[in-house]
Amino acid sequence: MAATTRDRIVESSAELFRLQGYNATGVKQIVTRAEAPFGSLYHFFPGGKEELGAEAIRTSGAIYAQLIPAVFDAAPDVITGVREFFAGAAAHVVETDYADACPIATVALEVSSSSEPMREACAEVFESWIEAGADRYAEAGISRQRARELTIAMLCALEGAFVLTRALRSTEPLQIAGETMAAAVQEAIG
Amino acid sequence: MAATTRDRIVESSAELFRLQGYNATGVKQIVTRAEAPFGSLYHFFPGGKEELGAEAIRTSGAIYAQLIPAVFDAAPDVITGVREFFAGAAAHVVETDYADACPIATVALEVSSSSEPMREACAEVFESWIEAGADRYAEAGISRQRARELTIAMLCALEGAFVLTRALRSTEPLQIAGETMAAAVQEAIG
DNA sequence: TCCGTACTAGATTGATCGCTCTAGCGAGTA
DNA sequence: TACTCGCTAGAGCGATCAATCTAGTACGGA
Repeated sequence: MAATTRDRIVESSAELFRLQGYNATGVKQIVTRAEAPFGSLYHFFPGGKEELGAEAIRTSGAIYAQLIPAVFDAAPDVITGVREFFAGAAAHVVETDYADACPIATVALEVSSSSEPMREACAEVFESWIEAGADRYAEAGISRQRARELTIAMLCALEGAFVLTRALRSTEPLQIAGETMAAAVQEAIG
Repeated sequence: MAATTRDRIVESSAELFRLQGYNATGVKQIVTRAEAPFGSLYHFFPGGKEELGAEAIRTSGAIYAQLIPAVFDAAPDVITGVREFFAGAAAHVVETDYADACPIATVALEVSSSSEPMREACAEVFESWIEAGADRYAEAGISRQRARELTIAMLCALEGAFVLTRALRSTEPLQIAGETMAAAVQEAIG
């Protein structure tokens, strides 16, 4: 444990950004949730909300990146891995009443044209996920080039399915996107 | 023409929501851009920003829904239609310096858990797009059930590709998503 | 013991938020 | 001419925003 004040501020930011986005989250709300003094936020992050936001994105990204090997290594083969990845995402979204999906998607759309530091943080996270995913496909005997393409296609399908799933309050898009990507991987292997 | 004050307010809202999202857009900014008197906003939309937001979403959705038959009917076959849809989206995103992609995706993620009326408006728009897309696939001889699934998969791929394309400032995700979906449609037809 | 640094603590700032309110304009009707 | 009604016009409301500022506390090294 030994969660420092700084850690709690970052963690609390990451949670709030994930659930309600960047613009809807106030700095007061962040420190209250973190049970941290207000002054500490600007002590640790002189760049203010934007600097904190960029760090929260990178932290979230690193944590979620661990899910990729965790799910795929536990699965008997990559196709099962893909199915379980989407199924797990669907289960989690339902558990949280369609509130908690991708930790950075909302923020990514919000800041892509308004904050270059935060946009770059999002880009780095997506790139790291793509790398991690491509590693799994490459292990399954797919060429590096094709593995990267498949991962990007899967990430697109996943992120888009999150948008639709939350708006429609139905896991149907996640299920269909998962099956579609499983078929695409099957095609690439066979 | 004969664009009424009310029309200009809705149109200006739709543009601003598309470019910078819901929370980042102020009502003052909306009426200024619309060259409309501030009081008119609350005359036409007593429910305030939320009621206006819901209408702007529906209006945007109806306009963009027209793109689906427009692109597919102009293409020689559905697979070419899919390719041109993604290629056209990529061209438009680049033209607007990665600012203008889906008119409602940012808002959808922002409001899904905070405004039920706006979430419902987003859900209706997505449903209308799915219907319109499924019609095209059904015309190409695909079963109604499969046509709907293909459209949802395509919409997921498109929305997710928008998220990645804007964050990475690269059209690679849109290109890959387009090719992946073209292959999926090929599979469904062949 | 003393000093300097790291951090805590929150009051306060000016700007901006969504929204309400009153006042008045202009066209149509009586 | 009087009156209504749809709409214009914007001043101003309380609340909240991100951020700054001053004080104070805790603690390690000299």
